[in-house]
Amino acid sequence: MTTETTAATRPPRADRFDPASYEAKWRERWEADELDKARDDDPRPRQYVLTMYPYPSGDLHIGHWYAATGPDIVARLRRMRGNNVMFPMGFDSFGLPAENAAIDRGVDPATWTASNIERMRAQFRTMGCMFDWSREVVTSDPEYYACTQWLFEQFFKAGLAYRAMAPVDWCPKDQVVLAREQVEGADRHCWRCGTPVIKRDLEQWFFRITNYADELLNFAGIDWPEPIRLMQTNWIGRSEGAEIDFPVETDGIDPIRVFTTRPDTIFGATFMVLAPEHPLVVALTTDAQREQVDSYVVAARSATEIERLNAERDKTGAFTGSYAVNPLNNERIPIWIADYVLPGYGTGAIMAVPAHDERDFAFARKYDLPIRYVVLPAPGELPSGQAFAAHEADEVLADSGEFSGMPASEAIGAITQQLSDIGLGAAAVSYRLHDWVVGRQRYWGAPIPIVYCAEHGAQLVPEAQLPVLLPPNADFAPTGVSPLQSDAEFLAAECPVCGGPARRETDTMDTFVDSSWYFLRYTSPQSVLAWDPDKAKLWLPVDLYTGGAEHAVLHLMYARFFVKALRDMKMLDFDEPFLTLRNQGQILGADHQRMSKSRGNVANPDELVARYGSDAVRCFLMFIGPWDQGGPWNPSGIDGVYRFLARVWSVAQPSGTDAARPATGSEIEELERALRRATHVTISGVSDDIEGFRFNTALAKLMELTNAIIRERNTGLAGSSAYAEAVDTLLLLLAPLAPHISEELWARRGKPYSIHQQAWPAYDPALAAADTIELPVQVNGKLRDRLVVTPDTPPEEIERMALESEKVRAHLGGQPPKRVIQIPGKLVNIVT
RNA sequence: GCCGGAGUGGCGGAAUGGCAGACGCAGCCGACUUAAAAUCGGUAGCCGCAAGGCGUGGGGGUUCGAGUCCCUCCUCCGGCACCA
Repeated sequence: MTTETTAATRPPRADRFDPASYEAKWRERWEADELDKARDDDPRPRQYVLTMYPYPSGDLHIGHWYAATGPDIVARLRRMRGNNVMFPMGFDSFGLPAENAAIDRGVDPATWTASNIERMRAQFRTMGCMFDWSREVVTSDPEYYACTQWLFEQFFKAGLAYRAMAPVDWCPKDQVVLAREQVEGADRHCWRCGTPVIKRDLEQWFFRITNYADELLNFAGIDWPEPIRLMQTNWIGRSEGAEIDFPVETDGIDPIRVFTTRPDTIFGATFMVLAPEHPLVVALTTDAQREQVDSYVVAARSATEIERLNAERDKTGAFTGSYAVNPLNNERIPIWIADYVLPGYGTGAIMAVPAHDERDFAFARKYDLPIRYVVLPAPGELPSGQAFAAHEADEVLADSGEFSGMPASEAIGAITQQLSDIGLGAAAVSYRLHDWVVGRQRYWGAPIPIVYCAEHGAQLVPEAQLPVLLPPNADFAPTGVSPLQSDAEFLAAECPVCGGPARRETDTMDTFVDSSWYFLRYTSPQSVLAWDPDKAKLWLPVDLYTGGAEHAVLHLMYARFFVKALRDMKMLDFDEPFLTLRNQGQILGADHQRMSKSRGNVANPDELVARYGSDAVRCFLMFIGPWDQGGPWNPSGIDGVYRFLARVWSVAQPSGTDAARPATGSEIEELERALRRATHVTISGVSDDIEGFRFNTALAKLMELTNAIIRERNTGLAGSSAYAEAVDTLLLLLAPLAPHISEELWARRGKPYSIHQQAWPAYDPALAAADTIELPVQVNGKLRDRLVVTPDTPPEEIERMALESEKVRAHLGGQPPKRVIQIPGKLVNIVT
């Protein structure tokens, strides 16, 4: 407590509150002092706090501030609590917008990206976040994408990267393949031109994420929001059931294998349906049916996604002319094709049980196929006229041979066993998750490091030749193919096996590959390796990760897959990349729409910062509501936060600026105790609120403390040690939220630089304890009076006081109470 | 259709089953000012002069007591969507 003496040695200053006069000054000082640099050799416990890096679109908007400020506050708190905190930032700089700028405006993607990054870096610095820029990662730098390519090669060697024919989203107008996330809206249209997309079969590179489907369902040991876990779980879509073989009558054809979750309904299978793309369709089609089947297959292929996937649409199909045999009752059932059966799920073929599946029911109705109920809600109770989906355990089988009368839940196992015994079935699991298509027919991405030799096929580019560099001066004229395809110099390569001529792969990698490992790179951004294993051991996994929930099934799942795959390659020794995940809400435009340049509703933080200062913008964003909620942007309330900071400014000026009213000893003592109590209550509340991401209530508590300090100052307490302690504590508690003003005032109070390196205030429960409490007294649950008592007042005494209360007696009407309920320290309720 | 999340003053929001509306914004009254701005003090859910009554999307329930728990319905936001 050196405040008084320090204040005495300096002339009192009552400067006007003017954030512009000190904010930039402190940021420059922190940067010069490398205050925010996370050192590998720092002996304190390490904390890796990370927020998702942005795409360098050109300008930071208010949403970036919102997203970054939350984790910055937590990172700063954890640093003050004695941790060696790393909070890095970088840029996810590959991707389509750079290429579009090249097509639309003739700017080189590298140049466009570099200038955007430069501008955004400068904007980022005005936030006053404790980013360690010495660790910055830019994914389009050759040093970075060399590592991305090297990782691709490791995945290839481990059998996790492969090439196969696959249906992809194709825009028929732009003549280009689209990434899944570039197909927008319920009507499945191209994000650039709005044309409905179609599916096309193309050779594609895949990552075998499905190998990890089961492990990705396990969230044990990580603290992630429930909605994200659910979304990933649903996306992976694990279904248990059975695969069953249905022999066909046609000679020389293998049985048709189907997947079903309801093997217990097999006696109700009255037909089979194959996807139009199913490989057996041609062989099963009889001459009589060929014309009809062929034209249906053609129609299904050319149908747009929207037509094909619209579940509301009438079911359509065609009869192949062939029959299969139900393996349990030897019944002859017709084989149809229909596009409601998807080639990419299960086996691409189903046994149709119209009585117990809505889609099969609709199809059977349309083509007049038999419907047989084999599961009944109760014995003898026959539903009709609709599909009846049985799930309840007490539902029983009917019309199912030896299984009739068996509960459905039991029949699933029994029938699967029977099929297994005759060699025509087995329990099976199916997933909705597909392998990850990583190839993009685009220029601005990491080239896939593969060459094709006529003799030796697809070969990895030797590691010594990495990176495969993007050629400069590419021709971006919109020809409909990647600029790399028309670059003869880029295409020409040498087969690493025979040295003969080879053609280079022109697909580049999905940018989600870049972001699946960037958090590893931050640990050793200058390493010649993708990451330095020793540094990775120091920092990983990430302790706290924050970002938008829109990445739930993309980046957040891919990153988990990468870590698990790299672990199995012995390159990492942990199972999950991000131990704790928190999602911020989205800041919408004032019109409640997503902010976008085309809507013209983008809020520009730069103007607000110029007017109110960075601290006010940070605090206002954190004050508007729960951080995970977001909401429409409305800057009108920023004045209140600005006024709060101005009040902090005024109370924290060196003492002597207020005309202190002389107070008597006992009066002073009472006031000091009250101020100390308020201070310690605030320490506890703010600490918990920040760790819980409740920045809005943390600020409310700091406002309350500030208001209490002002009241005490007005009663003449300024200059007391309790007052100084309250102000110093206020500044320390405010430091994570408003780093500039707290540093400035800390310095003005003669405290040692930097406030951000001070210890977080210690909470003393004894000082926070109240002398007296106010107990509400209710009669029949309605508030009638209040009692002021000491916390140790015995219950009998409280009851006596409550019953004596005038206001209470007025509501009792002379009747004795039936019951008196006391919740110690909370309330008294008198029941009549 | 399925899976999540959310409905509280004029507005943003607060509230381990225990005083609904903390903390702010906007408003109103007052002080300072020639005046305004800024600042400071006060006021403030709705109805009512008051006593009092009514109030957390609608309806029902559990409880001494419900914004909070249960059932049901409505609205909005997000995700998935013919996944057998």
